[in-house]
Amino acid sequence: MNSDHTNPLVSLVDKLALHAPISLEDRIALLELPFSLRTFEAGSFLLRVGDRPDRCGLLASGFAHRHKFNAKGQRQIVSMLIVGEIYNLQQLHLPTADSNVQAITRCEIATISHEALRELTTQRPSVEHAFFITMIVELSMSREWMLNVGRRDARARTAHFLCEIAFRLDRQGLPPGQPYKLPMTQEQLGDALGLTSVHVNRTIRSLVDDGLIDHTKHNVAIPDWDLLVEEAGFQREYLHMESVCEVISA
Amino acid sequence: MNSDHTNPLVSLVDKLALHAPISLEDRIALLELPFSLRTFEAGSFLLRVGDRPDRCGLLASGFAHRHKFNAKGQRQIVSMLIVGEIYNLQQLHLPTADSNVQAITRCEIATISHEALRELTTQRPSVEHAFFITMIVELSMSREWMLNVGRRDARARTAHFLCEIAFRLDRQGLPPGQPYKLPMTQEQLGDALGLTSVHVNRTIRSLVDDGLIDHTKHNVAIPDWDLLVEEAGFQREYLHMESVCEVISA
DNA sequence: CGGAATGTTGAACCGTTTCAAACGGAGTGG
DNA sequence: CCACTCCGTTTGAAACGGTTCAACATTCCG
Repeated sequence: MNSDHTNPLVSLVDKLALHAPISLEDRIALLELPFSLRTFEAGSFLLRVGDRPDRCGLLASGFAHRHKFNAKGQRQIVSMLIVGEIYNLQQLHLPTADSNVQAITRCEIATISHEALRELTTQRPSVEHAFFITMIVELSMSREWMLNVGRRDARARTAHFLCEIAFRLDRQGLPPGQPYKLPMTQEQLGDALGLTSVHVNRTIRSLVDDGLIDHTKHNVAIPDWDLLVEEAGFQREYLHMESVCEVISA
Repeated sequence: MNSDHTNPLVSLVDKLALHAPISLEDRIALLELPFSLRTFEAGSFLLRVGDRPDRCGLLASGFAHRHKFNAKGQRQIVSMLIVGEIYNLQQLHLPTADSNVQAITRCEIATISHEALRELTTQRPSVEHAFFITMIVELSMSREWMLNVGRRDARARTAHFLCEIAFRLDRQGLPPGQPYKLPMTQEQLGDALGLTSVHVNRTIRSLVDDGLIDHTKHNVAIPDWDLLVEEAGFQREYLHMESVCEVISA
């Protein structure tokens, strides 16, 4: 399903269909969008503060993150980007980017011209609607992220992050808790969690020691999903996955 | 301009026009939306996690905040709501609310039925577009909030919060830095900043002692705007106010 | 006026940071 | 194949920022 030769727009459609009703015609129209593929090396910037791109970028493979810097040059990662996600939809509407997007691993990006997207969304309000909902879900995830950074201690914070990623990755009907690859350095984890890399190290170690996770070589395994969820205080509702079922059953 | 007898929809239109092009017809259509007014006392909830409202709420007067709780019952305020802002637009698209909205002061709320709003946005894509942009700006503010909580020390964090509020309040062309009323307790401030009320107290005190702000009786005055901005590392771009000018000049 | 909520202050405590040093693995060049 | 370097991980010890607890002062509000 994620083979290298698949049209990357398929993953976008899947992602959109997760939250919004997408008709067959919508799907076809989306899949017919013209795009061009480009590869970015790990560490390279997909978008920078102040950029005014004229194309949207769709993550076709790899991991990326969105971040900002404070005045002292310290970084805060504000969201993770996973396959199938568009990372600069908002520049369709507001000219300048307010944050950076950077590749964690090598990333394949399908870029789509704003023009083509505008044409599609004006002709198909349901697609614009779907993009709207995507944005709402992103906002909801941001709120949970704020709670995470502001009001959870290092252990719960780290556990929660790992739960979220696990949950967002396992979307083909697999139960969460499957092992997954998380190609982030401890420094990047620290920047996502508002901690130092040193403390991330100690925290992960303590989670491992307590048997809550396995973590070797950028692989995360979760021996007992419920236990980690408990430690994290993770409540999946903020990801708004359940709305899919409603839409489907409707 | 903010008199008690003004149609509260005027402030909504002003807010929307700040970021998106709103035609005269759009304005008229918006102002003709049927609404009903309701008053909420300070401390009461305008929206709760899990609610499935069938009406949108527009803050016609007062202050409110949006917050979440962690598993231990600690609160994190994730955004501030100011006059003219709609606080549950997203329930138009996703059924259940993911956070609480609570009145800080007594609030007048104009509620508008989802039905009426849906009708308006389907007939007027430019209005839906404007709502979309509102959401994008909110997302941008959330990102800055994450940076604030995650990567700024108590002084800069508090200063930044005060800068943001000052900037968001002074929108009728006044330069920022005008004195303003901020009817929040130190506990609420702490929950917004991810600090304890005790430490908020000490931090505000130190800002006052250093002459960066005046703060008496819930009134905030900023003797030297540039100084506070410097302390906060405040950069206004994330509020996306400058796009107004572009739209206007276009 | 009285009681509750909020603000203020001090002292002890603790979670996280800082600094520093050592270790391991991957990649490179000789 | 080894030596070397670079980068990320691991660990320890000390320092610091923010929390906790507790007591008291002040303001708000009925």
